[in-house]
Order: sequence, then C-alpha cells, then structure tokens
Amino acid sequence: MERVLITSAIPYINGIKHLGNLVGSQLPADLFARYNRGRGREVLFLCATDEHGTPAELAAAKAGMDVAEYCAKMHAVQAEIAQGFRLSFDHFGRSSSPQNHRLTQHFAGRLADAGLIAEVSERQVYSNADRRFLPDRYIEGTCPNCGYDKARGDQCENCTKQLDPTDLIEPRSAISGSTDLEVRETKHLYLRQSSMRDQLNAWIDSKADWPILTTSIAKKWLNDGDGLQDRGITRDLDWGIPVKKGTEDWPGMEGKVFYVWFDAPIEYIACAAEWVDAGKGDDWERWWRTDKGADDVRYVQFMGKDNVPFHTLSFPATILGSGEPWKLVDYIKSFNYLNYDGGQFSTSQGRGVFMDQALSILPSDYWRWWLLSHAPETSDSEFTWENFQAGVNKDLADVLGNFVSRITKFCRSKFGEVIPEAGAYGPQEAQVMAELQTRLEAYQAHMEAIEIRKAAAELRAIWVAGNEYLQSAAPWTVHKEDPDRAAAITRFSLNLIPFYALLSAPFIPDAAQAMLDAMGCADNTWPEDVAEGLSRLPAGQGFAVPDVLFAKISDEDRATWQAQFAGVRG
RNA sequence: GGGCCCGUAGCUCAGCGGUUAGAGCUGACCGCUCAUAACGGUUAGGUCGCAGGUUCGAAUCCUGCCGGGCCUACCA
Repeated sequence: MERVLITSAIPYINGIKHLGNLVGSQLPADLFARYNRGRGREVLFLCATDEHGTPAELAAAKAGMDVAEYCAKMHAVQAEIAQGFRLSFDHFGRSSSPQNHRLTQHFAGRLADAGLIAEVSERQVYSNADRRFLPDRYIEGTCPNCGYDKARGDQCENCTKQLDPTDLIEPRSAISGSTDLEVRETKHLYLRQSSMRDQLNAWIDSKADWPILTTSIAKKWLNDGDGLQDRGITRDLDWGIPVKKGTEDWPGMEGKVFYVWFDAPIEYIACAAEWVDAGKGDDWERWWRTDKGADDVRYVQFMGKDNVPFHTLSFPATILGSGEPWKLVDYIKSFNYLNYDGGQFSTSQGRGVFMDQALSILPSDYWRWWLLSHAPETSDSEFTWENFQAGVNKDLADVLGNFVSRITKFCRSKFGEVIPEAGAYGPQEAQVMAELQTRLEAYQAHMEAIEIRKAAAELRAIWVAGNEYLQSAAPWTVHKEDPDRAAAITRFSLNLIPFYALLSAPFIPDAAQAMLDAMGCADNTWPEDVAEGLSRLPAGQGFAVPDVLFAKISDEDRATWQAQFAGVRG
C-alpha cells in the first residue's frame, strides 16, 4: 500500500493561534491527510507544540506559572482546539517530550562525530535584572540612525536599519526595562552548515517540482553573499533540551540548552516515537528510516513561508550531516499569509479571529470550507466578513445543503423515507455520470498536486452538477405523468448524497458524516468510479431527512461579529 | 540597501507565447416551484498596473517605472 507521511509546521506554545496560522499549515495538512486516507493510502499525520525558547519562558512568567506547567496547560488547550477543528493528527506531540530530548541529543552527537559542530566563544548581552542573556530582539534602545526610541537590537522598526545591540543608545531590556546590562563571554555550538553547501544545493536542485516560493528562498540563503552561514544551535536558557553529545555530557556546555530551531524539526521524528509510545502505532522507524522501510514513503511538509529556510536548509543539514539514513522531505507545500480585513492578523494586538473564538460562533466546517477554498497559495489573501458570509452561504447552504434538503424532502413527500425502486436510468443519468467522472478525475488531480483552491472549485462544480441535473430532470413535474420515471430520478439524486459526502469529507468532515448517517450509508470507500459510487444506496433502504446541514449566516450575525472582532481581544 | 512574490471584470481568483481574455460571487432579465426566498438558464461588466522593447503574434518573454506584500540568518 502507498504510504504518505505528513507533517504540519508545529505551532508555538505561546497562546492560541489565529485563523491565518491555521490556514498556513495545520488545516491544509489535514485536508491532504484526510484525502489520502480516503484514497485508501496509509497515512501518518503528525503535529506537535513547539515549546522551547525565550517567549515560552516569558509567557509562563507572565501567567505566574512554572514553564513546564505552563506548556503542559497550553498544549492541552491547543490539542482541544485542534480537535474542535477536526484536525486529524495521528499524534499531537510536544517538542519537550523525552523522546525529543533523546533524539535531539543523539543528532547533536552524530553531528559532532562528523566534525560538523564548532564551539564558538562569543559576546552577548546579559541582563542582571532579568538574570538572563537577551536575544537581540529583546533589547530596546534609541536608534543611532533615526533617533526612534523603541528600536530593537536587531533592527529599527522605524527606519528599517539593521542594527547590532551594541549600536543602540541607552539600551535596556525589553522584558523588564532594566538598563543594568552587560556584555558577557559565552560559549555556543554552531552547526557548520557552510561546509554542506554543495550537498544542500544539489539536493535543492533535484527538487525541480517545488514551488518557486520554496526554492527561491532556499537558493538565496545558499548562494547570497558569502553563501550559507553556520548557525548557532545552543542558547543560555533554563527551559529546553540540555546540551549533550548523545547520552554523554558535553564538557564546557553545562547549563545550556539546544536552540529551539534545532530541536523543533527533530520533533517531527520524535513525534512518531511518541505516537508509538502512546500505543497508537507499533513501528515508527518504518516511516522515518530508509533502511527500515521508509524508502517508499512519500513525505510532505506543510508550512507558512516564514518557515521555509529551516525546512529546506537547517533541518536537512541536520539529517544529512548525521550520516544516518533518515527520510528527507519529498515535497514542501508553503503558504503565504491570510490578512484580516485590510491588515494583518496580530497575535500581540489581538486583531482578527482566533481559533477558539471561531469555534465559539460557528461549526468548524464553515471555517474549514472558507479558509481552504481561499487558501493563500499564490499570494497573500484576505479574510473579510462579507466574503466569508457570501462564500459560506452560497456554497455550503445554497448549493450543497439545499441540494440535500430538496431531494430528501421531495422523496419523503412522494415515496416516503426509503430509496424508491421503480423506473430505470436513461440518457440524462448517463450524461451526468460522464460529467461527474471527468470532474472527479480533475478533483483528484488537484488534490494530488495539493492545489487546494482548484480542488475546492472543482468540488463545488460537482455539487452544482447535482442541482443542474435535478432542475432539468424535474421529478416534481415528471411525477404527475410518470411516477416510475420520477422514482428513478429520485433514486439517482439520493445516491448523489453519499457520493458528495465522501468527496467532500476532506473539506467538511462533520457535514459529510451527517450526510452518510442520514442516508444510512456505511460504505465509506472512495468512489473511484462514478457509476459504482452512485449505486451505494440500494432500492428499498430507508433514510432520514437530515437536519439543515448549514444554517445561513444572517446580516445581523455578520455585523455583530464584525464589530466584536474589530478591536482588541478581551 | 539586496532578494523574491503579487498587481487580470465591482469582489475572490484562473489563464503565463497563438483563434473574439475565463470561472465563481455580485447586478439585470427569464424559467422552475421539490427545496435553507433555495435551484436552473440568459446576460451585462476588463485598453490584463504604467511606459518602452523582442516577435508574424504578448495578459503571457525582456527592460524601466509605479503600487502592495514577504524575507534578509539571535522572534519562533
């Protein structure tokens, strides 16, 4: 059986993500996972929370909690919301897991043995008041270039000049505001990716089918200026994976942890081990080790464009540098950003709709459909309440939901809640089946290519075909003269419901299930062939007219939400 | 500063060297009455950001400009 390994960029532990984050990785990854499962392939779909780094420590402190406690709590929160959106992870792991500790330390040991780790002594800013080293962005001061007084240590937001923290006039900690800063000598490990430049270049060059968005970013980092730079992979923090060389201590690195961007991608692998240890699977290496069966696995990663360098360069450098036969990614699907009503979604300003809020006002299918059918694939796209309302009402309520409603209610009134058996299919049905076969193949092709908006448009056209057929066959008129023919039309139309449900399940899993349940259809195998797919409901089988699948969004609701989410998150 | 992406109907987007530039939504008109006033059909609407160039032929390739966005390596 074909096997597909799918990972979504792992969301940071710090707070609840907004819809832009969702549509940039987890949601499309879930669509692809569900589609592949639907096609009968063996799928391992993994995601996790990314729990290390300075922001996690600060967020925990702000919440008055221990970091580990805070992360455990936020992991549970994110897991519940993911479930609310029906994200079908086989496992939702944690980068702080013991499995990831072991694996990260293992990789570091292998890289050191391969001569790919350098120990570098450097000078960094230390805040006595905060009792921590400060990353460049956590140092504020006056810009020497333009005089802006809230310039950060890496760059001035006002004049965009690149800065070094030591350039700042009157530097202070962005955490506490303290000016009691000093420069201290500290030793760190660097991954010598520069020595792997040719190897990485050759690997990227072999990926001719990757989107330009993905390869151009990687090529720039590889070849711009002096080429790929070595990268620090350790930090002076309390919370993280202790620096070790495999299982042994690393002399001189006591008290230091690996940098979050070193351990986070390794969690993709460790998550599979967590999956096994949680009793959900029995062999993770056949997904990840090419010497243990992973050779025939297709590995697809989903992420926002900001994550591309880490997935095209530093993570592959880690894997290739280990000298071990780990699975490398086969395809990277990256996304642009979703904007909110004329500006950006903003976590810090609470601008836009966050995942928990979205679920509190509407079922997940509404969001899944709109977000996926407007996924920012080629450029940034924009969420507006007007577009959302119009799209959801038209596509889900009028086209799909109303189709199910009109045919089930028609059948109930003329033949009862049972699949009618009289009459035979004729040229009209043959014509619709031919059209549906063509559209089904186009839909599948778009899904295979992970062209999400095109797949959504094709699916919608498949729904529309049902209304076109019903309108031209007009069983309500035919019934007066030829009840048997009307019965055949009705039987055919009712059979479209489970067919639609199976094709639509990757986008709108809950509604799809409701459709199958209402029709009493237990067969959920993918309808490869339209004629077969439209014969799943045998004549004489009972069904129930389902509740309204998608209630429309009223103008009042829209106006209310528009106002509610315009300001700052409460 | 450098790099990359985008700019096509009122809106969201497709097309990316070859007949009169397409789809969905919105608008207008017609039809239907089974249905969540839903559905179907017809139709209106664009000098394809601007200016040059290459070509028998350009929305599509090249150059410059204008506008929007992202990245630029210690945020993750």
